[in-house]
Amino acid sequence: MDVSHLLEDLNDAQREAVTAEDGHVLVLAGAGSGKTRVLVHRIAWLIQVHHVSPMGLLAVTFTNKAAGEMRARVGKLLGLRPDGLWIGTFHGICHRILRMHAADVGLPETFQILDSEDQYRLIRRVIRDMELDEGEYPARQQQGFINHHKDEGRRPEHIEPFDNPHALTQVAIYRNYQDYCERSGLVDFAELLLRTLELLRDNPARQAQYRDRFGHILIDEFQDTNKLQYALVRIIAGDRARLFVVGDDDQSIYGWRGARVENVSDFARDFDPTVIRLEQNYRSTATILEAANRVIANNEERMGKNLWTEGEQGEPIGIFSAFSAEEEAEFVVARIRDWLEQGGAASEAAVLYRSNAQSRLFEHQLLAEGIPYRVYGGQRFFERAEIKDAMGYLRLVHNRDDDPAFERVVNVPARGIGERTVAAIREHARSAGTSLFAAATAMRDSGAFAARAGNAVAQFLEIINDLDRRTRDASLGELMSAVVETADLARWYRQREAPDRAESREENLTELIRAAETFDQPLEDEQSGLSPLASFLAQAALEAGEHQGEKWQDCVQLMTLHSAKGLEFPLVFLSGMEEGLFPHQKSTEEPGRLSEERRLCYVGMTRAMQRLYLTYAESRMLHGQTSTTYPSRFLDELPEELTEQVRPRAARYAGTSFGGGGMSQPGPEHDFNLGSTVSHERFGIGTVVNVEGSGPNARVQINFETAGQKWLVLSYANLERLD
DNA sequence: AGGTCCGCTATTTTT
DNA sequence: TAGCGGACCT
Repeated sequence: MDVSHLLEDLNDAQREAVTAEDGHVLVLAGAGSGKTRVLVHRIAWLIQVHHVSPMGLLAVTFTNKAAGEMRARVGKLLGLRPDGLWIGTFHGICHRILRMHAADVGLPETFQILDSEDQYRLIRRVIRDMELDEGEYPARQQQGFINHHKDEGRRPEHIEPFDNPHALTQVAIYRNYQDYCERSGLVDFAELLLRTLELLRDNPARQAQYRDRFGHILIDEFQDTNKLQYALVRIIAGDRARLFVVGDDDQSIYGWRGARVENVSDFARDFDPTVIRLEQNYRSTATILEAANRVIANNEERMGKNLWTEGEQGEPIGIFSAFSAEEEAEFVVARIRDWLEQGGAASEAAVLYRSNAQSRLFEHQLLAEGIPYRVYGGQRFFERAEIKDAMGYLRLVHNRDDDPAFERVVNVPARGIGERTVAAIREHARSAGTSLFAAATAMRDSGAFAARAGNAVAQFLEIINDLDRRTRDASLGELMSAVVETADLARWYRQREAPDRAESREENLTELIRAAETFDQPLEDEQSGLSPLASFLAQAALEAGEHQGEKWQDCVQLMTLHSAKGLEFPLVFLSGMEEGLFPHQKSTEEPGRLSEERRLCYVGMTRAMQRLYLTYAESRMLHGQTSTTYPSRFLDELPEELTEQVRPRAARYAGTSFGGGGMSQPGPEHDFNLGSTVSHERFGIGTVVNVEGSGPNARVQINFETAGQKWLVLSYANLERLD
């Protein structure tokens, strides 16, 4: 078989990684060095050259998106869908294992995955049931406590006994929460991994089964793995599997949520792998890479890596100092406008920032200029309140014992089941040792409710039972549609929320029905005997999904530095380069956290392909208060010869101290009026529909015959008047 | 039971 | 400045 296509486009280091014989491999893959490529080709190489069965391969990624991409690329390279190949996130893979061996780990077949919100609510419930002071034990904090310990593989009994009563109570909350989950068949995200770890550790048959199966384990983004994930890798691998680990210690930016960069060096120590560095970069100009290298060089304890390129030097990195955050946004948007006028696409431009709150000013400015944009992050589809409400009904239809679902929807829409009534149901459930639904049913049957509450509860129970009865043989789409209609959520939102808000919720519910109708059950789920409904519920929890509207329009991309990881854009702005904001105040005290901020800066810079700007403001409103800010220390770490002050400080002071030069004088009036017909080199012929400003800032909006409506700055656009 | 108002807090996010 | 949660009022 001809396998040259697996190697021909690879550089030496990439090829070495793809073809490595024997032993383990650690690929230190710099930004833009083609690591996904290496992983994909490695998988194809193993299958086609070493004739490894796809069944014997396990590939682990960090996000579902990455998993999907890798699956698609492997399929494309092999020219077929590799059946039996496991590609997924740690959570997805563990979920699959637990579904197959639910009985082995003491879980019911119908176990339900708790997403973070479900978990939060349940923990709050537990704290209230324990009659603790919620000020002293905030549910958020307890959630952090529990997840932190689980991520380190610790059960309540593994936590060192403290003489500190506060810590003891925290452990008690953890234990009670866990007991609740056990009784109700609920599994949170960390539990998926921990439970799987325990299964493979304590059950010799299962351990042997998976160790025999997976001869090769490939892991992406290893610098983002936590302690539990590393332990899991070691358990599955045993001493037979060959590990192929890809990571970049310089791009570790999730330490704050338990990721251990040290896993990379630990792996090098524990498994003695062949270490291969991918340092040739195919993304950025030499200028950008040199600057990024210089910044990251200020970190200690690196494994060491220097990105280089065969490409051109490129333009200097623009540094802009704005008076205010507003002016910063104006500058950025003006540069984006230039980009567009020079023929660039909006989607090629990305504005990156440290915290989400910063997006507002950019949005405002882009909106004012009529440039389309898209803000990343924010609420994901399956996390929206209306979706979770509808899914709550669905979950109860699937499994009456799903208490979090019961709590969520028992009085949504309001049907007169108040806190007192629910408390009575909880109490009954606790003493009888049943679920809330069962307790409510028993109380209805024994007439334990007052008349009004009783009717309301009976009505609710009937809605669920009736939905189940009516839809036994229905498709998932029909069931979903019946749920949305019967629960009548749309009316509820319309009645108590702003019309546009309600409308958007309604649209989302319609979208949810469509998602159910078009749901394509994964083959493996079907094989492990899951119903489509169970699959759908699991997927909703496991992949909350982008599902955001206006998918692939040509939009300027606004996102945090964190969400930019893995992406690339020709034109990039790193905004808010200010002490206290970036590096963030909370990260400046400890050196370890500062290093992570610096890595974040490195990640941000290396997103840029052609043009990079770093901008900051000298004053900014934060938490409703305007304060003076100072340039980020990271700016000082850039080599001066690679940067260019876009508007040097001196010029600004000159402008004011000399009483303003000609700059602020109104320029000569232009002769473009509303209705003028004009011609543009690239956009063709159009009509002026709007005129704004004067002098060098004058802008006109033109309705082009073919290119649509655009705002153009006259001093750049080079318009010709035709009439 | 349910709606309104006030006060507190305030990175980063995937599963 | 804005969003969320709890206390308070109807």
